[in-house]
Parts: sequence; structure tokens; C-alpha cells
Amino acid sequence: MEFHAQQAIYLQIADRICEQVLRKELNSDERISSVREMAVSIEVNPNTVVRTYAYLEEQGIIYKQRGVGYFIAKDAYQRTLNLKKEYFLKRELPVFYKTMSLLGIEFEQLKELTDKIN
Amino acid sequence: MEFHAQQAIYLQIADRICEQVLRKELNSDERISSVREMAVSIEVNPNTVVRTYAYLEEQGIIYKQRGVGYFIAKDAYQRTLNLKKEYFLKRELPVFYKTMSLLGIEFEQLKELTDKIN
DNA sequence: AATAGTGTACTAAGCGTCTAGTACAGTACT
DNA sequence: AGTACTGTACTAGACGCTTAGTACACTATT
Repeated sequence: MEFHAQQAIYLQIADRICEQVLRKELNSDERISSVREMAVSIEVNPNTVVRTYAYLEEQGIIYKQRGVGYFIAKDAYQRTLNLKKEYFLKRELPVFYKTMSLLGIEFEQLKELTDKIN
Repeated sequence: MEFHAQQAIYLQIADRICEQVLRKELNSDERISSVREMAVSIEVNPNTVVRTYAYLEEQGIIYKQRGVGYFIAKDAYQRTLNLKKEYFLKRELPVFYKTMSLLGIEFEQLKELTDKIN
């Protein structure tokens, strides 16, 4: 897995898991990779994965059974959706509009700009 | 000045200066605050401001005269615009669309959502 | 009971960032 | 020449993140 420098690795891993929940690739009570497995597969230190899982557990997105593993929480989808949506509306969207304004990009241009990327 | 934890402080200061350039509040050959002045006014360590200025100088947005101070570069506006625009198109916009897709937000909803914020 | 897989806890080290403090070198002004 | 600004350089320490390694406790399976 590739990481960028703008955010702590353990949070980037958490984001990826949240994505999989939102895409319904991970569903309620489904077991996720063990700390060691995950660490190997994404080439990261086990301690970093421990942080990720502790963080996701705090958010109520996963739960654990000692000696067994970590599992997706019952209401993980709703929790994740709420969490990400609130962040999007309160943080990302305002920053996005501010940047557009600074760069002189109009709302109507957005569709064209997307095409340029692809 | 208030800072968030997602980005190094010296880069947040750099961003603010870039903003002022784009808003034309800072113009070519205009002198900016000295390292010590800036440090006091935004309540940050002088060394952090040194980092900011070194970074902006690398980007060609400011230049220095030893013993005199730092100044806005001749083509600072264009350089800043290019720099920020490229980052916006290559990094922010794709992430923005991906998040929208994950959250099930349609392009047409964006205008309404903005109103909710204000 | 033994084994192999879980999560957990701990120490140690490296790195980037930020703070604190001190000292030095260049420039402008009087 | 003296003074008061500039930028510059350096050491030292604190903090968060990450890595490395070891050891222990719990659970399921045989």
C-alpha cells in the first residue's frame, strides 16, 4: 500500500477500511485481517495497525474479540457515513470553495476540469 | 493565528502568504514581515518562520536581501497561481470527487449543501 | 495438554516538527 | 563608529509517528 506524507499512516489505513465499509466490501460482523496479517500485507509495522484498529474501535466502526480478531460493527455503515459526511460538509467543502474562489475557478467549470484529468 | 494538526505549521503559514498573493494583498517587490516580527505576530517560533520563508524562496514566490528582509517576487502571482492550480487539479479535485462518490453526493446537490453551511 | 493463531504491552530508536535560547554576520541610518 | 535592524547558524529538548523486537495473555482446535 502506498502512503502520502500529509497524514499519519495509521489514519490512512483507517480511511481505506472506511472506504471498504462504504462500498459494502466489508459488512457487519465480517472479520477483518488480524493485526499481523494486515501489517504484512500492506507492509507496515504491526504497532501502526494496532493504532488503526484502536482508532476505529473508538469510532464504533469495528469491535474485537480477544484471542479471535476484529470485526465490522453492526452499524458500521451508518457510523462511517455520518462521520465522513460531517467532515466533508464542515471541513472539506468550505476549503474546496475557498480554493476555487482563490484560483478563480467557477462552479460551471468543474465538469470540464474533471474531463481534463481523465 | 490558529493552526490545525493536519499540516506542518510552517506550511500553513506559507499557505496564508500564498493566499495574500492571490488576493493581491501582497504585491511584487513588496516587503513582508521580518522573521522575528512574523514570529511574534502569529505567535510562533522564529525558526518556524525561517522554514516558511526558505520554502517560499525555493518556490520562487519570495526573495531575500540579506540584512534587509524578504520581498514578494516579481512573478509571485503567476507562480503561486500555477502551483496551487496544479495541486488543485491533480490532487484536491480527484479526492473531492472520490469522496462525493463514496458519500453518495451528486454534483447537483453541491449548491444546496453550500447554503446549508452558511 | 499442546499448538497455533489471536490481541496486548513494553522498551528502544529514528525521524520530522516545533520550541527555546544564544551567537554571529550583513545592511541601513545616524 | 555606533546602533538597530535584518537574515543565519547552531545546540538542546519535547512531542507525535513509525519501526523493530520481545514477551505475555486469551481463544480455538486438535
